Amino acid sequence: MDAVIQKLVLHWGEMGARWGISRTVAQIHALLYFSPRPLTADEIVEALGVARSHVSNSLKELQSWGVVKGSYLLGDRREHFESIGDVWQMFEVLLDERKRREMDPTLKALRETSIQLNDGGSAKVDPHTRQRLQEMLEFFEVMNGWFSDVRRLPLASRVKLARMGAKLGKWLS
Amino acid sequence: MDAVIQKLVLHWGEMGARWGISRTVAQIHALLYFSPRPLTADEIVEALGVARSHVSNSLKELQSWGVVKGSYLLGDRREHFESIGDVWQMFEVLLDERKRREMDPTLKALRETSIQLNDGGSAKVDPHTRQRLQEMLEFFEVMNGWFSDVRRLPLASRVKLARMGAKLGKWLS
DNA sequence: CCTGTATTTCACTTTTTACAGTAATTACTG
DNA sequence: CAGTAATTACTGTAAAAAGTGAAATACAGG
Repeated sequence: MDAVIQKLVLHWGEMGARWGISRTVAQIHALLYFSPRPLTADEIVEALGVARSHVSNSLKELQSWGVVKGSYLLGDRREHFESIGDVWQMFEVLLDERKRREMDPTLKALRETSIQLNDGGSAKVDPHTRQRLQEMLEFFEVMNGWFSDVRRLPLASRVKLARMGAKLGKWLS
Repeated sequence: MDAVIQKLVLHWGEMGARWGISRTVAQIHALLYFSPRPLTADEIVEALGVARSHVSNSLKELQSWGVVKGSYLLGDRREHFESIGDVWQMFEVLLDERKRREMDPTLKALRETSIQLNDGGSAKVDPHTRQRLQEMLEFFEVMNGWFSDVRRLPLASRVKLARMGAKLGKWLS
């Protein structure tokens, strides 16, 4: 592997950690993404210098997200792995995962709290507190709705939307 | 503090961890956000049961992000702290921070790699690899541009944009 | 059915990170 | 300048995550 690409793979690993993905999982993904051909698990072991078992588990995780596919070549018992090529699709997988982990639980908690506060007891809770809870809940509902709406569009539309960027703002006013 | 709100504050702390914010920092913020009046550091200590110094450091961090403000009351030497009330504004602070940490470094790395690959040596790098690098870079550039564009709009426009959600998709087609 | 290779599972170790608490320092008031 | 509040810096500890290697499993070819 070229030194320049290797550095990028390493960087990807570090960033992965910030995206809530384990370092090696991210490295493996980067390696496969930049690789000109599918790799076997052992080639990954050699390239990254991590334990065989870890590669196995990481590949399984990547496959479960749908960003890595395995395939078999005729006359070779070993499985070969490759990353999907569409960055937009990859991005969506990541985003879905993050929404599920970082937003959905809070939305659920806010909804429940709001219900408990409104019908159940807790009559002594300050109106100001109630108000803020309501605002927070509404914010999460709007965000959640936006997510669902945009997510339901075909991928190509989302790409178009992203590419518009600046124009969108002007059109708005 | 009401038990229902307390539970929410605790939840906020757990979620904060997933948002890249330390648990107690997030808890303190939630506490201040839901509190009907500004609190002193000691009141926070009592409410959350953490060390005085920890509260002090956490408050400083929240203030540096601009989501918590301190104020003095006449005849009281102690500082009182309160959260800003606008959830949208809070959200933007969080988003800016995350972009800075999770996106900017990678964009930088991709740009540098691309330059190194194009003019410098590394002539032996596979065309397929070059192609994928280019696609990845372009993706990040588009995203970055979108961010800057939307970020430059007045806050109210962004709120409007978010509330549109579904309509946006229809208008697009 | 046996054998060698590929793969996964699982228990354990290492590393990292977050956090609370103490003590020393600074700031400020009367 | 005495006394209180607040911050900073440092230390030990606990929890979580990442990673490893041995054992178990699967499986094709003879």
